[in-house]
Amino acid sequence: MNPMFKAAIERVSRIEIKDFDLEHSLVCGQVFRWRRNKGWWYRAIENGIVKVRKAGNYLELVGTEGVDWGNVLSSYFRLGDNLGKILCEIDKDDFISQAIRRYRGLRLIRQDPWECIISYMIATNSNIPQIERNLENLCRSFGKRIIFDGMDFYTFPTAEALARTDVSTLRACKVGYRAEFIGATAQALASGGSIFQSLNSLPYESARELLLEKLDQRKVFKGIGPKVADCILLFSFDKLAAFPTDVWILRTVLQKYSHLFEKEYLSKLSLKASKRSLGVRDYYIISRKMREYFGRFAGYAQEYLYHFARTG
DNA sequence: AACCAGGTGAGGA
DNA sequence: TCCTCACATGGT
Repeated sequence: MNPMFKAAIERVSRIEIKDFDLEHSLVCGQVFRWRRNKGWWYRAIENGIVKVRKAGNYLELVGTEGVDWGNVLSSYFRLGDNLGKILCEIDKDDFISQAIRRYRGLRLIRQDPWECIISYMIATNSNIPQIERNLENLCRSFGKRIIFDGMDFYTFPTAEALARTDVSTLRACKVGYRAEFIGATAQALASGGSIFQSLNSLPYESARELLLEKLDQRKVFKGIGPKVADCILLFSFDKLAAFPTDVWILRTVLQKYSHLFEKEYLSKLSLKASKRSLGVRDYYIISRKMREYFGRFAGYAQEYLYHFARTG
């Protein structure tokens, strides 16, 4: 290897880590848009691009100028969470215990609220490859292009950018009927006073009510139902008790946790089993029960169960 | 062809 | 108040 041909030397920073599995945290399905290349993981965060990889007890990182990546990523990866204590609290039975052993080190990721809202709105009644495509389309159309390591990246578009776009242009990103929801939400969050402060300070139940609020019998944030609200609150507002219950989690609950529910309720539920998703009422019954079962860190349990369910 | 994928809102019972 | 069903898109 001739050093004359070596590119500019990268400035690599390191964060000491413990009880953190980068791979599991990134591929478990909680966050979209991470890209793997030559041993590094790349993503647009905070209006810049960063790449990370695990090296022993350290997380190595290199990012674009102008962002304090050490602090940003410590928060992003929730490195302050006492994972040992959290896993101990949710380790209630053999099944979750198995998931914890397999994916130990998986941490929840603290996502940007605005991006998280749009991402999980798009995720409804869809699948992960398609969600990734939809988000990539949105970012390429309305985000800022940044070249890093010779590759093209795009930041997530601002609420203002999506708010001034007409629905048909949003539809060109192949988000289907969700385009109206995205546009309306962008306008609500770009113009009106931000509700993020309230969502941060309110406890879980009140924050969820705020997201699902109705005015004149109409939802304020169309496209956010109980499941999307739980994802937003768990991934962006530190409501670690939230237990998003999607079709995968529902299957796990019915197969492994049916003993937590009355037989009568389960038989009524199985009558409706032809449906692919829960009605609002059943959503609350089941997600609340699982939250009570796993406790204040139920959201962590959910993420381990979700990954476990999807990877067999 | 029918069904599924990190569900939701509108409208009727 | 609760339940049913259409809904864009793309893969199997």
